Amino acid sequence: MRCEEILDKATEVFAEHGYRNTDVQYIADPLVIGKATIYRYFPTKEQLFLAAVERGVSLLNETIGRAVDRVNDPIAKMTAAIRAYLEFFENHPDLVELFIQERAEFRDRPKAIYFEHGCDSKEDCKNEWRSSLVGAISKGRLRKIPPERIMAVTSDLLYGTMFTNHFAGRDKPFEEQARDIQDILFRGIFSDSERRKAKNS
Amino acid sequence: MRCEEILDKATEVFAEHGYRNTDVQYIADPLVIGKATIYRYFPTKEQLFLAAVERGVSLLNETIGRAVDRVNDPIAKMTAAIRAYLEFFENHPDLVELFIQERAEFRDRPKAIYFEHGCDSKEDCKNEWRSSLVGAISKGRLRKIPPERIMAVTSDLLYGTMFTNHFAGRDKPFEEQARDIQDILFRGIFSDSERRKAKNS
Amino acid sequence: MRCEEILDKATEVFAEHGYRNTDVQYIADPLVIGKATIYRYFPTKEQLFLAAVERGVSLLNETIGRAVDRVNDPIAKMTAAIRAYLEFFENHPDLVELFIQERAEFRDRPKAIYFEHGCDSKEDCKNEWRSSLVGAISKGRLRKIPPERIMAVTSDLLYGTMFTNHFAGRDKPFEEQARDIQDILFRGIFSDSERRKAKNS
Amino acid sequence: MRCEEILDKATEVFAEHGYRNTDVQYIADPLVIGKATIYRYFPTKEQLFLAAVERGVSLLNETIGRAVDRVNDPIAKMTAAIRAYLEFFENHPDLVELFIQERAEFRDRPKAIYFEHGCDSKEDCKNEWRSSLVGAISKGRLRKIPPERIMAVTSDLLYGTMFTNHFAGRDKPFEEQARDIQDILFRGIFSDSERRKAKNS
DNA sequence: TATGAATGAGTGTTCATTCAT
DNA sequence: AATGAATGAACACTCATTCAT
Repeated sequence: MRCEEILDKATEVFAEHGYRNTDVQYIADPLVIGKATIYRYFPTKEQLFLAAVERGVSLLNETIGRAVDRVNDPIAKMTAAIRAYLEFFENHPDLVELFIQERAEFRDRPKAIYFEHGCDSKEDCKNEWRSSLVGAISKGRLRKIPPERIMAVTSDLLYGTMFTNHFAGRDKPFEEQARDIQDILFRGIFSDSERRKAKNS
Repeated sequence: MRCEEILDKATEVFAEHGYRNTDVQYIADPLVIGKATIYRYFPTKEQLFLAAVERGVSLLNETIGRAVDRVNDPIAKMTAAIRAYLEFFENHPDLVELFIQERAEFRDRPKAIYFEHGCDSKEDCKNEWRSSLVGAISKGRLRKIPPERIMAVTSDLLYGTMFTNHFAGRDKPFEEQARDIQDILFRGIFSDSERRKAKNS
Repeated sequence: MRCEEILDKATEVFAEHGYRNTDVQYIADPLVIGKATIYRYFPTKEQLFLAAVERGVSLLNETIGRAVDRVNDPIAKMTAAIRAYLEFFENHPDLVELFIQERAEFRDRPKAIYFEHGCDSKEDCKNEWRSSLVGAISKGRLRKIPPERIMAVTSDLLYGTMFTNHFAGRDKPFEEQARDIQDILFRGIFSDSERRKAKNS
Repeated sequence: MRCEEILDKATEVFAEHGYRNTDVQYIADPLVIGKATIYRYFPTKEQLFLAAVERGVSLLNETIGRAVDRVNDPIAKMTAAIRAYLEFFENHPDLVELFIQERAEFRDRPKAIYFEHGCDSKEDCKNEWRSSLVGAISKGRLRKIPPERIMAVTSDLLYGTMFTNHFAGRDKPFEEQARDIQDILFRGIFSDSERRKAKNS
């Protein structure tokens, strides 16, 4: 479909040149269509851009959803999500750029689309994770930590990892990175003895 | 000095309007100087902006340095750094905007100033942390994890937390947030039994 | 007929938005036809517009013609024409707009349609009025003035009145306005004594 | 001064191409200045245009004012005004175009600048003419006609004459045209006998 | 040194017109 | 015949940067 092709190319070109430096013509030319044709599908450059971001976020949600869906074990579920998240952005570096562009240009919007359409803002998505975590805690597999805290720290860690990968030019393969993250996220950095000490304090 | 005043106002105005939407005139006007005067101190708008970012990163480094300097205990040192980092960005939200603007507009630069001038790229800074961590590991206070991994995960977590605070409009006080982060970073989310299981696998 | 409906709507929409601000789509939409359909009847937007103006001028001519046709007395004939003219534009304010739009946009055309198709340019129409006036003069009912002068001044006066009504937002009822005009046009503003003086000079 | 030069050229170019077909560049080029320079003096194309019209109307007012100022005799005063008006527009045909353009493009403005800034809307200007006419009537030089009617009919006649001259491509010298108008306006077209009849009816 | 003034280059958006169906 | 879709050509306005004073 026209619409999808345009969004594909828009994602690519916006990521390459940045929102402000992208003349809509740059998107039209490689598609061999007129600039005005793009304006038939998207009323403004801004809406075209935001549509591209939204589509990216949807794709992210679906990808993680698929990776996690059939997994019942709560820890395996987290593992799967972390891997899927990192893999997704390794495969879609353009989207990282789009996130940045969005925040840079549309400072007035209350929330980034990533947060607005992401799992963070969807009650059912959050509930699923929360109950999964609560189950794991009650089964004695996780420490008694408020599930919200686990979710927030994990989200922040992944978000930060994604951006750092991109901005610092880090290119560790996602599998290894996932393992590093899981190692620390799950077991912490304290030794057993230090941990015992902390528990008692 | 003129130069500092300009950078102050530039930071403020760039953060408010974004790089592209900031007319250099907007910086000159409240300082009651001519636009061309700014060009006497900074040859281009780009360099003015980058100077503002660099100054911000320096300030960050100094702030964290000061917080950490006199602390010898490695774990207390990390705690101090985490708190100082979060407190710094709570006090300097403008800088978060500047980081975003930088990545959005100067996509061609290999590394963000944050990473280029931050501790991540300074060997002595990194060495200090590395030896601190190695010491803690050898004293049995931390698990045997490559110190680079600890440093990377901690950096990413803080970086992600800072951005999320800003973009998702989160406003938890930094002390509480620091405690949450330390809790998980230090002790992990696994229960004792799960942890034991993991160690053996 | 299609053609007439289109001209009706075109007159209305051109008058409302002006020629340049009228998207041909605005005419098609309320008629519930495609924009391209209009182009089947009128080859260009310009020709559509000019056709609408021409139709308006024809209507004006017919209206005045009907008002004047059966009147034989030359002075009553003028009276009838003046009334009919003012009444016509009170009923068709859209047309005044169209006249303006025409002159504004098609500056290169030698003459406005109003003058090209109006009585001023039609020899038989002019001859009719001329002979009517000549008759009145020879019967001693009008002063010995070149009939062309009477026609020109009357035309200009009516033309100016129509525009002023429209542009200055004047809304005197046309009957009253017609009487005012006739009073001065027929009898002049001089008193009898001043008139006598003038005659002798 | 820059401002005046720009208005001069703007008047000329707007009159030649029409408001909509005038690229601001067309005004800048012959002045050998940059387009942006014009925007330093006039914030929008619209305001530039309206400023040109206003200046034209001011010039008209001054010109007529000067022609009429020292004339005390009321009838000579009218004669002078009529001549000055027609002469002015013979010398400034551009302004006629501007009036048309204004009405064509700025349909939403309540009144044309001509009427807003012209004598019609200035109480002192109107009062001066009114008292001049009242004086002439009381001295028995003009018929007992409400001075407003005289003023309205005269204005309309001149306004219509100006437009007709322009739109119909008429090029009678203004002196002759002024005489024709005065002849009819002052003495009417009725013969003495017809006039007497009318008075009695 | 400080700056007001000048401007070239750039871009989002519109719309009359065409054309394939 | 009727039309939805496509588009090239236009144009107002902005702003980083320069330069004469």
